[in-house]
Amino acid sequence: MTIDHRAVTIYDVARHAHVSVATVSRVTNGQKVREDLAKRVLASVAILGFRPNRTAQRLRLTTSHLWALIVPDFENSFFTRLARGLEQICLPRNTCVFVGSSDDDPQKERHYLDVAIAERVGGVVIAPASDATDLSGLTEAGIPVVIVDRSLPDNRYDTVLTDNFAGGALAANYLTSAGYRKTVCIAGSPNPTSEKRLEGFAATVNKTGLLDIAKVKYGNNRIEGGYTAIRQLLEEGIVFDSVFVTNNLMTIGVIKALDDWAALSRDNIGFVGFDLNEIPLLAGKRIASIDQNPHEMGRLAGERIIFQQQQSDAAAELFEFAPKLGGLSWKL
Amino acid sequence: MTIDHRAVTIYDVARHAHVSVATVSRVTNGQKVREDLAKRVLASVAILGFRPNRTAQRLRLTTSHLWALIVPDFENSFFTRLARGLEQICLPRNTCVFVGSSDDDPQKERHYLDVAIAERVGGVVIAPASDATDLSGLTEAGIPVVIVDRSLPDNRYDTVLTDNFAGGALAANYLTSAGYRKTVCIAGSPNPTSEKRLEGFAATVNKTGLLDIAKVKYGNNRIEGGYTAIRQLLEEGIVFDSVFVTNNLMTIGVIKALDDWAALSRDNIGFVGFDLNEIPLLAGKRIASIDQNPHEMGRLAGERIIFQQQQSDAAAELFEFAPKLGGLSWKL
DNA sequence: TTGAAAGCGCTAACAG
DNA sequence: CTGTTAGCGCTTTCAA
Repeated sequence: MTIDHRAVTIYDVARHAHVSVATVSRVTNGQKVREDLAKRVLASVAILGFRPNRTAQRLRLTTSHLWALIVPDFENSFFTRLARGLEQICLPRNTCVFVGSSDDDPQKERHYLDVAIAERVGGVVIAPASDATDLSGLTEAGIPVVIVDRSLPDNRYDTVLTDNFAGGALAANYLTSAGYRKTVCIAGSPNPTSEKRLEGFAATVNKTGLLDIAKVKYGNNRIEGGYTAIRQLLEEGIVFDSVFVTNNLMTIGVIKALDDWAALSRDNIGFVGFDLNEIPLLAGKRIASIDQNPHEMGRLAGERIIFQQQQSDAAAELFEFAPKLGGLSWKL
Repeated sequence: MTIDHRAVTIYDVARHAHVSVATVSRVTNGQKVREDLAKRVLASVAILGFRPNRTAQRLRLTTSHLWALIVPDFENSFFTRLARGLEQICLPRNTCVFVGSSDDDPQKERHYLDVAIAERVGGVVIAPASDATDLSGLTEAGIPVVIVDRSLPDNRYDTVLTDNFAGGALAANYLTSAGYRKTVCIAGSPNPTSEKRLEGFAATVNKTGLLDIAKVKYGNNRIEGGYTAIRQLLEEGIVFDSVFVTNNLMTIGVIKALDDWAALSRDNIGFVGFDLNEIPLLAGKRIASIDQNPHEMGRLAGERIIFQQQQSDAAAELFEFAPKLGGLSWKL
């Protein structure tokens, strides 16, 4: 048994309603059409179950209702939250977004970028995997781009960031005023965002002179990254009373590792990480969090895509949000 | 300044390589073409930076490299993990997937389904928001469908599930053998998956006769759902020594609520929920988890989409995974 | 083998 | 205001 799956087209509707395809197109696009004709068209649309084929629309038009979101890790709650913010912009506009997880792998990221270009998406929101991420192909194809979470060296694109330097400073001030004196830092595999956080932290530490940075270690921004990094420090016999971690998942790893390390009680260690408020049950413990607002960042990114669609020669702008200190409720 | 963003087309390549567009098409699609012509085409492709326009391809072909994943909550780690499994199938096939979060709202789900049809996607993987979810539009459009996580009343579609009844039974056995005697259940807003888990739990409880179900309460499958549900039970003065929750995020809410409820120590309560292994730092505490394998489920769903693409009249199959008891490591 | 040309479904000139 | 028609970029018969 073979079923003919050919979908209802604008021609079917035109024939059924005894009008031209142009009229059908006008009606479905909300343009002015004589009352009775519009009625007939609408009726036929309903009867036949016509849905405009977006593929055909996209081929014809310059704008697309499909966007791309490319992030380092779409299992990270920071990015899923950001996706929510983006959705808020997309939903009422009837657009959908395909999401790619680069896993901080430039090649995988390149793949998704190529797909985005091949799909002629209407816009790309991306948290670049590295400084070397090349977005020129998008620009050449006239595709709006917004960078989120991590900036790129040349500020040629709209960028939505948190003030990461300030975030690092916030973290240092927290540890200092909470009475900690010797800290270790776990940073993400080199990327501008992690660097800035580290810089802000170090600058503040230097200024007050009360806190000592025993060591800095790098990890892969995922749970295991934090786990192995702190594990190595412990095995090296480094002594510390607090930990500063530049990302959320690595903080989990750090805490796990300390729970596993019999020689030390986690209760005596101070933790400060980023975006832990998105991690259920973690916020509200003896852990401080430097919180961004990923939902708002996603929203803004979406708005900038729209803006660029309407004004393709707009100058790139940088939007920087202020981070907040949170998650301190438990017996300090 | 206005830039001409017209992308390189197959015609540009044809002209540049002094061949016909058909030849270019054949080369880029790996068909047999005379050696020297192929060389010329490939060179031109590289020089001009030609990338086939997928929109045009899709309009012409019947198959699409864009799929849809529609889930109740794309911030839930169970579904992001499932998305990973799906990605494993899509990546090597050069296909991408747009994801929609229905938020258990039939209308929002309908919207994403309509978008999927309008986009003429190559396949839809969906965890239905309710029994009333209508997938017939997809079938009519000849779009392969795979249902995951929750089944639909009529078994007309490929379905990838965990044996939820067995999962509930596992949970009951755990609580019983851990010595608990009076439990409350927090279930998801009525859906077949939650029901089955509850049924499995109740059936086992009845069989052994050792455990008593004090009350069943329903929540919205998110953190607040669990929080308010257990909160109400506490306020009603229900007494219990353990809690069975049919979903992961609600378990978080339950634990949070108990932490907030001064009159009770969380340490004396036994918890068993689903998929808590995906929740960082939760697994390994005095909490048991009935674990599914969302990654594998996503993979299988993807494979079934491919299968249906190749064999459109294949009979629907049901795939049921066995759940596992996990997360018991901490002082029982 | 290769090329010319039709056509996927839609929108937007253009003509009436 | 409505209809006719070209054409978006691609694949695929069909002829050469």
